[in-house]
Amino acid sequence: METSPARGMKDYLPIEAALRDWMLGVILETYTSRGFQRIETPALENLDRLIGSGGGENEKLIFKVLKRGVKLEIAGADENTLADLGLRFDLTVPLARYWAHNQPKLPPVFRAIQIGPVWRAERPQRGRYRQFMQCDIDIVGEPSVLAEMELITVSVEAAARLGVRNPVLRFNDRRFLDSVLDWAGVPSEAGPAVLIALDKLDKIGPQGVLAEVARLELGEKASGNLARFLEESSASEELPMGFFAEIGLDEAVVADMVAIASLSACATLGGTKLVFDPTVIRGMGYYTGPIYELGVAELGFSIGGGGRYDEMLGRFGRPAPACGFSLGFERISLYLHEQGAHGAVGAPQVHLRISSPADYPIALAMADRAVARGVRASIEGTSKKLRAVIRHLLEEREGAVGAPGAWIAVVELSGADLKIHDVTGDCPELSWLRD
RNA sequence: GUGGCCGUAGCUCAGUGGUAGAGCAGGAGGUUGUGACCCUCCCGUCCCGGAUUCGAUUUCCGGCGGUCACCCCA
Repeated sequence: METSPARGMKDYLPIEAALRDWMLGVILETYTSRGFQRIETPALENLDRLIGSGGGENEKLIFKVLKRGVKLEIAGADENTLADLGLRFDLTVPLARYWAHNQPKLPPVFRAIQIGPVWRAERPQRGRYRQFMQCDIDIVGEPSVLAEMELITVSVEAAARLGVRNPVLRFNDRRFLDSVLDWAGVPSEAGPAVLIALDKLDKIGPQGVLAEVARLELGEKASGNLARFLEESSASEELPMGFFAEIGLDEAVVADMVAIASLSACATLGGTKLVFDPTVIRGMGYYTGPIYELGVAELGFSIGGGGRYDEMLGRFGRPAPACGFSLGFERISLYLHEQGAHGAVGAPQVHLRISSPADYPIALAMADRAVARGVRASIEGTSKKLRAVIRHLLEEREGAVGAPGAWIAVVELSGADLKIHDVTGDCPELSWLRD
């Protein structure tokens, strides 16, 4: 019997789940301390809400759920009549529906936290799964760039508190990209293809991008202008104000970019670099303004990203400006794991071993006293070798996050006799176990 | 979804057309200085299915899973 999880999905060992719980706690604490409020939405949405939501390529990757109840008529039916629900592929579309449904009960400017699994039927790879957790924060009702500034600073703070070192936040603006395409003379129907080519700049280089653009046969003028744009397209901490002026970029867009760039002076950003990167595109079709991605040098993919999607909420009947930032939980967990964080939260620990059920009550009393002191306590029989138990305890402590290096003691208890094994070599006096 | 590589013990990996090995880990026991050392024994449908073959873990095909590159993205 095959026992591995379904393709692209994962089981988590206790030690892995503990790391995830710790991460979740840090993220929630960071977000709530900045005034964001947690909400929950269902994993399933009506299919017609997922399709046509502006999810771009992701709409092709929806896991569809068959109709249930009365017998399904399979023969001759297509998938659209057989399925009416789908697993969400992100948390933004559900949030838009949520806002439309609950807006009267929500604050005028709503700061939402949404943490949960999403599903995409992609071909799995490292750092890329078919079920993965996203940690979204969104601000609904704030039209100005203040919302982006808040999302970016808070998300970067969360990443820093998780132990992500030297991240880089690359930002761009959909309105700038539209403006570039317009200035270059790219017909609107060729826009998406040009953007896709542009997105590959870091992989295939300027020549590669130009080769792809040439294939689109946009004509001499547009190609030439795009080549000119590529010269200006190096990611940089300085905004190319001259180029902005040259293409006649709207002053309001320039002002927003200046505001975002100014965040590099903020304390909570710590060592995070903020760079303007004209090649940040992002696939979601629903973005309308600033867009951004958070990355680290060690990984070949981003650990977070987001943008403004002012038009999407209107699709659900209640128009409102909105933008969001999503942290990639699995990718950050992968990063932390590769940085050596293999373990659980390491609070001090007493492991009590008893050889007879008669000793359970007294062991329980000791465990209670330990717990009252903030010490984890577990009670177990002696069916396993002491050696194996100790080895496993030390293994779990290895690379622990939260309270790394906390002491561990194994206490063998038999009637009135206590034998204390100082597993970590630094455990304190445990006389309080008896009183 | 397309293409490449890969899939042998819990882990890291050898190996072979005649049903399999090492190191570490685990289990049972012995010794003991009982969290050390040493000793004995145990632990594998060689991913699944089909084909070729007297015979396949080893070749071929298909599937499943992983990984890398596309694509896209958290």
